Amino acid sequence: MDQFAEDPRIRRSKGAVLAAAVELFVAGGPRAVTVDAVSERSGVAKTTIYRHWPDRAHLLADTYRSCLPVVAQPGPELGPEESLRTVTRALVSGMGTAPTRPALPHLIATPLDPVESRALPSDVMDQTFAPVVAAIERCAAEGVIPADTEVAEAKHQLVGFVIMSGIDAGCAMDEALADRIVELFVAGRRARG
Amino acid sequence: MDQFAEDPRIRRSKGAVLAAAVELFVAGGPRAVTVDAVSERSGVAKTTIYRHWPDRAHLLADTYRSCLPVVAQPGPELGPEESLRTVTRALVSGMGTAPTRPALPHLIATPLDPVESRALPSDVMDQTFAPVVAAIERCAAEGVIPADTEVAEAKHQLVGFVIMSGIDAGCAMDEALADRIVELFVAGRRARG
DNA sequence: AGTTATCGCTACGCTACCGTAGCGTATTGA
DNA sequence: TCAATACGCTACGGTAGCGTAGCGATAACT
Repeated sequence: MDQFAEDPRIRRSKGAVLAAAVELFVAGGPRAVTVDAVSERSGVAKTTIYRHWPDRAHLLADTYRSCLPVVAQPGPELGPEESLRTVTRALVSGMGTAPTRPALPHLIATPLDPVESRALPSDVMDQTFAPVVAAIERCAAEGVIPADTEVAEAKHQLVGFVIMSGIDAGCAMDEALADRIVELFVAGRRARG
Repeated sequence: MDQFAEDPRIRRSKGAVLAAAVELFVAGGPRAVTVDAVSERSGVAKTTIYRHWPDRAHLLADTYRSCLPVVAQPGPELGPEESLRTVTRALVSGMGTAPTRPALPHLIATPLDPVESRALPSDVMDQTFAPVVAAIERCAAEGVIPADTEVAEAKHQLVGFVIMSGIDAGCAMDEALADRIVELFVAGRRARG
């Protein structure tokens, strides 16, 4: 009766619906995720969609979450700088692959749309960046960068670099880029004292 | 007969329409800029709107452009680093004030929406960043940062920092921030060799 | 003063989309 | 095998938005 022993018909329907919704979101943003379009693309009847989601806003919220990258928090066995590098690599990798990358602009704008974000908490994005912030704080605490570093500002610096790279379709989102981003970040902060 | 000797009734109508459209765009993104809503908010009749814009897509395109900040290209009498600082200050200032700042996420997402961007050239945003790119190129050419700097990547770094700061409503977009951004940018690039 | 252009208003037809009801069919799990 | 459940299908009613037509009133130029 729990979600792991769910009726296979339900699992199939939900999966097909979310897959189609993500495709539509990537191609055309939240506005393209209409119940009719999702129904047609997924082959799942509209009435069935409404059996599993109360309304379009909740379907869109699940679609949105399906596009967010998941960045793992590295364990304490890694040093602070290694930790930052690991997290940044994960972020670059997640934001560099589908469905996140093509959806990136929409992922930024959707939570601020009062109509489309009705079923989304206002801090959805923060959760994704939490491991990055934690790594920056460790770097500041353990002397990799100055102890008086403004963490919020440092987050803007690091994450902004990653996001802008991801928005530029011609940019290679690989480990080398992640490492350069971390290196430039740390070098600049250190040089300034 | 030219656009400077335009009928004052036309000027008034266009101005009221665009002002209302920008307000709606800022508050709710492109989706909120409906012809009916603009008509009601501006007090200009819907039929009059269609006398000056062929369709909603063109009205939205003009609204979008009204929200873009204009960054002036500094003259050659400034040194390369001063030039970069001036341009960054202008960018931070422009992106830190209304209507650009509250519209920022929508400004990023709209050009990638195939429906909403129908009357927008794909490189609208590039024009805004062109002076920044030029300043970066001068810094690379005149030895402020390494000559082999990847300009596109450096643009992502600098502009990404500014945009992320602007999206965070709690961040002060002042000259001090602009100067820190430039300093961190240059210091990091220089330290890496 | 008279001509011309602009404006506001009402009323359309059309389309897309939301969310629901009712009914018959097919799959699942006991 | 059999009851329960999920599904697909068709058909709605309702709303929001686009773009147009026709008309009288009003403001601008000459």
